[in-house]
Amino acid sequence: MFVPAKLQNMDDKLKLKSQVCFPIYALSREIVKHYRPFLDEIDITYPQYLAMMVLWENEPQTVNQIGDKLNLDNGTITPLLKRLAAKGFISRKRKSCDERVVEISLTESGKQLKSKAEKVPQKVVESMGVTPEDLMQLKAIVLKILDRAK
Amino acid sequence: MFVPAKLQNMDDKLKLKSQVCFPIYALSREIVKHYRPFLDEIDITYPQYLAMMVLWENEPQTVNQIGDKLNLDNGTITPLLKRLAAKGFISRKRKSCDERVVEISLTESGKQLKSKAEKVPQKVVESMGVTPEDLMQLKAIVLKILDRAK
DNA sequence: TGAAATTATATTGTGCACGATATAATAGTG
DNA sequence: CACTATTATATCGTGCACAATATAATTTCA
Repeated sequence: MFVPAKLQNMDDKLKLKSQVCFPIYALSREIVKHYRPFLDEIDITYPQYLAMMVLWENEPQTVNQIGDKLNLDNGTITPLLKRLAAKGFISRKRKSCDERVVEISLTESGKQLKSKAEKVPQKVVESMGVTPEDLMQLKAIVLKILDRAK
Repeated sequence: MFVPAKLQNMDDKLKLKSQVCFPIYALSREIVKHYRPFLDEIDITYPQYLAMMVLWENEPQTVNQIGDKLNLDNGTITPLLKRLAAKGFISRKRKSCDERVVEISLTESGKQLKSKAEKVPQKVVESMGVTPEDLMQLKAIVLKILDRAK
């Protein structure tokens, strides 16, 4: 049943079925696919939804504060926030006391989006057909590993 | 300790900490980051490594066979395979009996890459600092959920 | 105080990821 | 046997994801 990695022979090590990382990579993409139809309705992508979530929780925040929370670097978060600004959900303003810092705030439209977004998580869980128990177990082990790996 | 989703209040539903999907998305990217230094040494990316793994296991295979195994559509797998061909690891040939089908084979260079790649999984596990037990548990729950979701 | 180091953000280049569409070959069917 | 449907692959457009580099503002400290 349980085969310790050490007992795996060399031939198996490179089989897709033996991999742990591939299922996680596949699941991550599968989750985003399940989010898509619901997020399409409110005109945002999954990474944009994550950024909005960070702001719904606390606002305003700087570009780096948002990037740090999502583990996304500048090359990803800057254009992402620009797209959210172009859609009118957030506004960008340089701090007068430190002109390096760009502060991101929610617009009225961005605040209103929150109530629509609140229904999304439950819809996704239903769409994926997973039980809350499995989800909690998954989350626990993922957080444990993520904590070590970072 | 365990809070059923139904008992979560509306305010918590959109907090990053309450999300299950975000940690998976974050872990998936974190894993790829841990692969990068080792894959850089053999001049391939993580998705390219997955495609090579499919071919090391069985060869030749068509474009769609490879894409199906990785859950990657044509718009992703076609250019990825072209890049692997440009690097000289694979060759592409249309089948004479059905000119629609492109068959992908390993070149000598592609076959030789396998022995170098065999050391990678163990190095990544060490680099991430996870135990085999955690990995097996993670894989089990991820596969269970992936199976339902697909 | 002014040059060097640090910090925050932006830009560039490459490679996914995927929906939508295109193209061309083959199969099915009236 | 033509004509429609299907299939396999490719192309296009948008949006991440990230390393590397650039830029500009602030800090540090000699």
